[in-house]
Amino acid sequence: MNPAWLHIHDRLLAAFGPQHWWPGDTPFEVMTGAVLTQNTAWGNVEKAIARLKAANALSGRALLDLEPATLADLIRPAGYFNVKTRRLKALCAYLEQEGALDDPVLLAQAAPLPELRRRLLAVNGVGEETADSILLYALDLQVFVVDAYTRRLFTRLGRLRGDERYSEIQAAFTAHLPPDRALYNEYHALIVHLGKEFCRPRPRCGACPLNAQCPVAG
DNA sequence: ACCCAGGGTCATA
DNA sequence: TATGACCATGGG
Repeated sequence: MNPAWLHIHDRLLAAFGPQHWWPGDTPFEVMTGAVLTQNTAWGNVEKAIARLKAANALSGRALLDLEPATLADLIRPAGYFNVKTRRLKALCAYLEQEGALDDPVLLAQAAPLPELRRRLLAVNGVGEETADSILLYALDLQVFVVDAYTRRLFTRLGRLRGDERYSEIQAAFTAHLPPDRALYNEYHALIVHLGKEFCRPRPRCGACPLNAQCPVAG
């Protein structure tokens, strides 16, 4: 356990406050958002989700029943709409296979966590970040989520080289932090919040709360 | 007119 | 294992 990794969380929490993630009303909305936000600005995802809600299509059954072209049109603002149509339907088909289509939280009982993660990764369009986001934010399971902001920030802070695999970065966090689902939830959300504002590919370290400990800022 | 976003798949070497 | 092409809308 390296206290520095927890201290960074504390700094972010002090600066930004609790994030109350995931921004979504139901586990199914969280899962849908996890797919729609792949390499896509969250604002565009919100538009797509609003359209799904307006069409009363934000449920596993409804989404499975939609024609691909209809679904693609509904999620158009989120980009990659043909790809994401296939991915959303694949995820719903998997939920149905596990008997969790009408109540997605039942997925948590389908298998132990490591096996459940493997099954999610076997679904077309579900990679490591998407799987872990579903596990943590839709199913409340203890999994640390790694994304591009996480890698970029901790590389700039000098805590990563930058060329580590996803699994290596995830292992570093779980090794350096106490095992706490609420902490994992808050930490990832805070990293994304910071990342959107300051830790872009082209650094915007104006009023970044981590400037004191970030070499990039100086 | 650029750059970028809370990735993932597939073909190829 | 590790690159590269591809997917597409919308805000800054």
